Amino acid sequence: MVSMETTATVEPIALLRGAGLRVTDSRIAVIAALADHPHSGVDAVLTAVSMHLPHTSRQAVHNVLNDLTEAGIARRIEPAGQPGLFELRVGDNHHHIVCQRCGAVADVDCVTGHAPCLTPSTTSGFDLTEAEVTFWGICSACKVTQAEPAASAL
Amino acid sequence: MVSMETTATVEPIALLRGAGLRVTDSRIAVIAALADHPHSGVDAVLTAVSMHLPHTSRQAVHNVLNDLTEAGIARRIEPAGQPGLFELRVGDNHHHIVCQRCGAVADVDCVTGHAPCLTPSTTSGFDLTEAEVTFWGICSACKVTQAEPAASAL
DNA sequence: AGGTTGTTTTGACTCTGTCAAAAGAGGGGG
DNA sequence: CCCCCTCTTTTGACAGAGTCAAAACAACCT
Repeated sequence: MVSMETTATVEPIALLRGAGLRVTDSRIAVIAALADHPHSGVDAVLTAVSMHLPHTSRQAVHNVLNDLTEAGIARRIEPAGQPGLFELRVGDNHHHIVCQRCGAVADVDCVTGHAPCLTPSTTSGFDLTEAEVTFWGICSACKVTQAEPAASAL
Repeated sequence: MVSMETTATVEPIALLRGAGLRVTDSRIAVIAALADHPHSGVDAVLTAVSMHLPHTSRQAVHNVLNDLTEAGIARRIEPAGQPGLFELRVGDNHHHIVCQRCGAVADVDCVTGHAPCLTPSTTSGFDLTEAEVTFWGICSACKVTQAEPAASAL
């Protein structure tokens, strides 16, 4: 096991133990990566994790992210046309605003304050579980650089 | 060109001409398929189209759907974890409710009546273009058949 | 420390969609 | 009415994202 210093705000070990998941280097590193860079995809997480653990496989990152998501530690979002992104902010019903040019994602607090924060006019016989809101727009970086996508998107 | 009878509600030829697109059998058949079965994916459209035009390729369906979407005749939605779905209802700001078990999709009229029908609390510097709402729940078929997915989903 | 069980690695595979070149068809001009 | 230019469609290879599965390995309970 490797000691990690990036545990300022979140406490990976406690999160994992609390979820009944074994504490492994990979999982700690993935949680740290998500804490540093929310809305990261598998590639971004793998890159971050590889700095501490060079032999980490892409599949391991997939495994960990799926495990964390199932355990309720992470949440997966998937804006149309993009690969899945992950974040640790979970349990509060917040939403996202996505840049249509560069794919950058920012958090948006719940529109009306409670979950599910919206009620459809007609549910067509569905039992409603959740309302997911995605705002689309152009991020401030792309507004300036009308020529090339913002670097922050990658 | 093959004569189509399924043009009761929508008029494919007029739609295509109006958009400056050439009128082809494939395009007429795809529009007819979407008129009959909104929220269809490429596979479903291909199956429907193949009944009239057995030699239609999957790529042709992709082409047509992309062309229709760019022309504003069709709209593409992509619920998380599902392939893209297409519908002809376009221009009204309506939303969708998706079954978490079988993937069935139903339309939901705009939550408050105007587009964009929601305003985020903070836009994080983004220029807002659109608000997309996806409701998640369990469809009536899946409520009954708690064991196997509803056939309507396929 | 030892063994059981859960993780990680490795690599093949599926699914969805795009790219590109050649063959074919729409439709405006003659 | 026919021709020809251009747009569509076919065909087949390819790319991106993710899953499946078996063997090697590590966490952690006792």
